[in-house]
Amino acid sequence: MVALKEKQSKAAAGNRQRLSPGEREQQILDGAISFFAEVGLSGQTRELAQRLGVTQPLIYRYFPTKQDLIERVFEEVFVGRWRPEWTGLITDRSRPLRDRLIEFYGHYSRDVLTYEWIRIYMFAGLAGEDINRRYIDLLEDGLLVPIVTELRAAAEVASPDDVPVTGLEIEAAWHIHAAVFYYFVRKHIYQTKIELDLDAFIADAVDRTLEGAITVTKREVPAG
Amino acid sequence: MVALKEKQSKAAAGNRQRLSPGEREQQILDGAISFFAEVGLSGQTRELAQRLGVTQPLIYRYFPTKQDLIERVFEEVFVGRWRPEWTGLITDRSRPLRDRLIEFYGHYSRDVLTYEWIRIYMFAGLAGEDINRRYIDLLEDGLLVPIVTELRAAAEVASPDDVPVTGLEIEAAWHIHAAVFYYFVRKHIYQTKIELDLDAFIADAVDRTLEGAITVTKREVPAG
DNA sequence: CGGGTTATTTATCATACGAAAAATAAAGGT
DNA sequence: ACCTTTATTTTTCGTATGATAAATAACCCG
Repeated sequence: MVALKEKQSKAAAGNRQRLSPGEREQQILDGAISFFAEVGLSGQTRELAQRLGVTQPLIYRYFPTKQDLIERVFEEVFVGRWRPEWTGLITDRSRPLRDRLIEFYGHYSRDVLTYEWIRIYMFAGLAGEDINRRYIDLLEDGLLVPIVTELRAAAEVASPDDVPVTGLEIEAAWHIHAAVFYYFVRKHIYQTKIELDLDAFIADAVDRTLEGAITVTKREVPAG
Repeated sequence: MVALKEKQSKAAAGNRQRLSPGEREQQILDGAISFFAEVGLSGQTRELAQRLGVTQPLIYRYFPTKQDLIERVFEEVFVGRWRPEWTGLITDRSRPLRDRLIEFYGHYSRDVLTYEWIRIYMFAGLAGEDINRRYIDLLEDGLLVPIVTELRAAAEVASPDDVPVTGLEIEAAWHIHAAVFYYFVRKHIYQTKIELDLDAFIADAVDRTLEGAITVTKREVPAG
């Protein structure tokens, strides 16, 4: 109570900091990302303002409504983190598929599956936003289908050009993805202690996946 | 607006229905489960009351605070759905491990991983409740360690009595679990259309997992 | 049928929240 | 130094929300 009053009066006591609109907007956006990641999209603008050390109406100077702010958060977090070159990494047949997958999931884990990303992603899904479905479409084209294609090549069966990709094969690609994803769900959403080394986990997950996926691909897809 | 007024006046217009305390409590609890599953734990008691066709203060007659209601929801949904006999199903070596896993995940998918369960589970995790960690503890003892034990038997290596279970092995067990879990996350949280048959998916997931898991177990655990 | 018990509703409170309007002060040009 | 611009704060509004107190009516027992 006292601390709260201190903070308010601190902001009130004339030490207002005048930033350029660009800077202030970015500052609010960054603050909103970590704030909404922590407390959810229903977090209050007053508390966000307090964390930023500014007053609540200032947020409305830069974002007309709270929903506008949320949509800018989605934009900032979900588009722009995916690197198109990752698709090329997956399909680069000059290297063993195992190495490619391990390298990809190393990048993906560090650049995408952060505390902010995975929590906002879940909050958005539960809130019924369509961000998730759109992201999944992106993932299917840029990652899952390429992985299925590489699995077919590794299994030495017909390519997707000749025999269309099946639902079960897409699920096979989801399978390794799910293992990595769930690792971060446990870490950042359930907040369980995971003492396991990330790189060891990824290598192991890829090893387990690849074995089974190639076997099943062989069984289910006719030879090329 | 009109429909809302109708509903309110319907409850208001003297047609009050007097239930026994037990019935009413259960009705509120059931309504709260599907309500909170849909809109989250921050859903408002007024809207819940409206869905139940009662007034909002009535809820407070049966549950002193909203948090009490939420905790009863957790109790109802998370404890009691786990069947202790499932552990026995996993460890029943009179049948192939593949069959046991497929049967278990059939039950688990239908009895536990429902719309209500998985959404409330995620909402709870994001809200920082400790339900998830407690549930995971239960799952490790009743499911993951037994699966690791059976994988060891299938791989014909040392049993956990001689060589302790490693973190990577627990992750291997998480791996199939993650595949099934993530299937329902996509279905009930992202709400993507999944045209894939559940049983086919489970059988396939088990097949892919088992292959890799046994191979990796053989590689990492000394022979018995 | 009458009277007490209590399940349910009506009315209300205190606070919280998104949002807008008005007031203030920091910066930049001249 | 003064004046204009505008970033920021102060004040305020309307509504929503968890929760409580008082009023009402359905059921039960004699």
